[in-house]
Amino acid sequence: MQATTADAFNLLMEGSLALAQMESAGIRIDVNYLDRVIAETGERIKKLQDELRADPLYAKWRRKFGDKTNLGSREQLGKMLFDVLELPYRANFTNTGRYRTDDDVLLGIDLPFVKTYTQLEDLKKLKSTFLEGIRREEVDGYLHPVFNLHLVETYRSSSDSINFQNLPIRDAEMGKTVRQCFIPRKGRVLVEIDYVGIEVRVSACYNKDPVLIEYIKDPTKDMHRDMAAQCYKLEPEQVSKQTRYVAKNQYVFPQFYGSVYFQCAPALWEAIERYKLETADGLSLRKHLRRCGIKELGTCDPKFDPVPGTFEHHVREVERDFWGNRFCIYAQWKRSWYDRYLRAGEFEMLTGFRCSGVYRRNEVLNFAVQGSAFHCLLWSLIRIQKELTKRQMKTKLVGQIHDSLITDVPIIEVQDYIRLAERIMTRELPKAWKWLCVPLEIEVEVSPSGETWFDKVQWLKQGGVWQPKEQN
DNA sequence: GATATGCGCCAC
DNA sequence: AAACGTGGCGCATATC
Repeated sequence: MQATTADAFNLLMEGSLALAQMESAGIRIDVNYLDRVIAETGERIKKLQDELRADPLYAKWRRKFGDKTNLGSREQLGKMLFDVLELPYRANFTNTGRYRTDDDVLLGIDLPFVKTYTQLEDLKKLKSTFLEGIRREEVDGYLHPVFNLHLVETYRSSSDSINFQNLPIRDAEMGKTVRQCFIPRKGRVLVEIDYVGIEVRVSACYNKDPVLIEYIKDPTKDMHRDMAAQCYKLEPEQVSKQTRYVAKNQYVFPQFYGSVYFQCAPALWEAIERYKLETADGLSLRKHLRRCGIKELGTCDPKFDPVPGTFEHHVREVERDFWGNRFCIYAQWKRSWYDRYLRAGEFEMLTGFRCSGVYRRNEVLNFAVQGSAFHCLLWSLIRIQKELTKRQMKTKLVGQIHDSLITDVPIIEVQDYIRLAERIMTRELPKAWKWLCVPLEIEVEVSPSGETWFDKVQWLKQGGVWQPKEQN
């Protein structure tokens, strides 16, 4: 056991007990639906496999691999596409020298066979990992996923049997299919409460960057919108929801995690086509950038200096402004935090956890933020659990996903529960942890009575009462 | 046949 | 000098 503070130790001890209660309670599963959707997905998989076997490429595949033919082998797929068909291959190779056959590579291939292949792979993942995983672990209509506090280097949590923390949500179809398995107990609803932007907020507590703090505090300001505008040379008002999403996930968060311009630039560039990003007037951002004098991506090879007029060169300018000007105090913190680690050989989180040993630069910069952000959720979870017991409420904690808490709440307790959680999460925690120098916010989602986790809708507090947002 | 590793992909 | 942080899981393949 690593030396650490008593506060940190106690958080893990109490956290273990609270999580054990959560595991014991479990989350209710709609087993009839689950069995039905497993069968349906199996049928769809069979159909797609038949389609592939009817394709001329499959005959060639058989000729090359004979009895060893396996549609599930991506190694074989790579050889068929790039050796047999001799399609152009631009990506790098895997560590074992094989053709890479991930989504990025396959999306660039315009063959019906490949389209069907990726659909098939998606369905297989859906069925085997998620649906059959849930079916395997379900006991008497309930699932009891395990939540660990002793496995993650950053003192975050992890989950297994099944992993409750990576259930699909971004892919709308997959998210719907899986999340419809999860239902509240009779006479109850599922309530999910998230901390909004907790990692960015905790990061600000470490680096104290005034610009970052202003973005957090001022609801009219929007960091992701501003960065989208800068990356794609738009006015902030011209930034679509989709373009903002891309800037957030391909620029801002990667930069915060320690990425650099020559990695961000290709991602931002490819995203234009993939997400069909446009100006407010419906002009492709590729064409828009061309009008601004940016015609090509550039090599994005750190061995060569970016050529002026390339997108790569532009993104380097954006990056220089990002760290040298916009978030210069954050950048200063990164330097001093890392220097201190190099001298001391260890660093300590604001929550008292000490990390001692050999770490890479990005690990030193990210672990503390990531860990402490989760500890905000864990502290709240413990307090909520205690308060529910004390008040003899019937609400049960059933799951936790790093910055969110899922509960199974009797309809009569909904208002009480949300008020209680809001008080603990946004008011009591900052009182207990003085280092929290920015406000904390939550987002509340509730599944309508009799419906599933998928059906959750956002709730807002209006006139002191929590209710669905739609009623605005 | 059991176990280890690589790849790919799901989440935050 | 380094270069996107943390996990779990299924399948294919490699190894003993």
